Amino acid sequence: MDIRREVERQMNIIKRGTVEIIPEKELTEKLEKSISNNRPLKIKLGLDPNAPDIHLGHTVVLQKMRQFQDLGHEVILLIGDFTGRIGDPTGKSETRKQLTEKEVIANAETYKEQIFKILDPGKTEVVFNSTWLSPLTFEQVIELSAKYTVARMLERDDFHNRYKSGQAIGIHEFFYPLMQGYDSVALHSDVELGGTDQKFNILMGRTLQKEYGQEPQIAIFMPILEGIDGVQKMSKSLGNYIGIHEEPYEMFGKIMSISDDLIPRYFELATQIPMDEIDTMNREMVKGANPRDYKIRLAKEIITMFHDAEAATLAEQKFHDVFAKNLIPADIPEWRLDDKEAVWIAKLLKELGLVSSTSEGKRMTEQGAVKIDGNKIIDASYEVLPIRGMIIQVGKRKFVKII
RNA sequence: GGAGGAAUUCCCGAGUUGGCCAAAGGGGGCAGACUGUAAAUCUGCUGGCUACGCCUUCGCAGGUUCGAAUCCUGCUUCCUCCA
Repeated sequence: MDIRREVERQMNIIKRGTVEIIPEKELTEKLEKSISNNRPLKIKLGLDPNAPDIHLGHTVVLQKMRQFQDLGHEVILLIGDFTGRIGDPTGKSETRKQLTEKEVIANAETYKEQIFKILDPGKTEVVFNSTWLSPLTFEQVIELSAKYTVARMLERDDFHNRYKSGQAIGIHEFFYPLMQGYDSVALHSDVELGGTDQKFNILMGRTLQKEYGQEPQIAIFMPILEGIDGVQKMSKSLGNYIGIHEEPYEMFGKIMSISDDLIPRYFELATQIPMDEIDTMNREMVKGANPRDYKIRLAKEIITMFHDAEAATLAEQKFHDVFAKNLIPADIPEWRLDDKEAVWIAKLLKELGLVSSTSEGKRMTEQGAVKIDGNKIIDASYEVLPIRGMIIQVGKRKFVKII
């Protein structure tokens, strides 16, 4: 095998979507050695045991792991259970709650189930850092902490800012980077992956590995994926996320609602579609092709990954019916009404769960959002006589059928 | 242990000579128009109540007053500074 060519091939795949590889040259060398000795590289990815609900943003780094797997390397998922048990304040107002061992294990199981939609379970090793962190003696901890200085610790952005502005920094907070770095020592990792927010911690791994006489790991940083609002990072608390076990139709809608500018980025970071294909699509869009069609492909691609191809097709079908043809979907919620008296429209909407209050129902009506059997109702004081089979609609996507 | 500061509607954030405050502005969300899509853009709405009025809301509990988010008392939480 032509080693140089193979290194180049692997580098091309690895570099896709990355923000930074530190240092790139060392990675090339490691790959060379790996290929010629037929020894796979150990790729480390640390996971926070607190958030077992994975969304598309988390998968960016997982996709990269998958690529490493496909290139024949060894992937290690490190679950930071030790850290989780202590609780990581990280300068946030709410101190993270401490997890019990049981919770950690349960979370880990949930994690695996979700992660293996992307990673190959047969080629993935899962480890817990309490395995080596718990048994450390105080002496060893002192020894570890002596390998770094306060001044350098304060280089980390959030420490730096908090220190300058006179905000509190707990001593134990200094240990989080040290622990994460020590994980790399314990694993003898060759590469560590992470989001750009992990820069300091991952570089710490390099430093400590050198201190402990190991060859330092390569740091690979992936970008933080924007949420469907296109501006802020995808996160559950911001509500701009696409959860990986959401219903196909939900997913389809959310993906269709991302802004056009985001399409190439989502393709690059959240799917395994080859780069040259993505480039072709970009060129076509620039030339005037309708971005919608590419967005549809994106949506189907992602749904197929987490559900299956059939679910993707059905989701597309439904979306098309509702938004392009303005049809009413077949599987709309049904509501049994017992009394057959005329009801104030706003009140009916509330009872059907289409709005959260009569005030909102009134507003919706006034804004022309309400349709009964396709006829727009504008009079906010309208009285409806519910009839079996009647379809009531608020906005474009909320329907109820009376039965 | 001591000294200050802050708590407002989903979020951020105005409002403290007491009434004109359901409470500015922004964000988010929702709706409408348009469209090539639930993109972009523009417009409107955004506490509740069969409602030109009434009810509940400005950390919690009381008080002063015809009337309080705004004044007083106590409490809780958070932050900063000094020790």
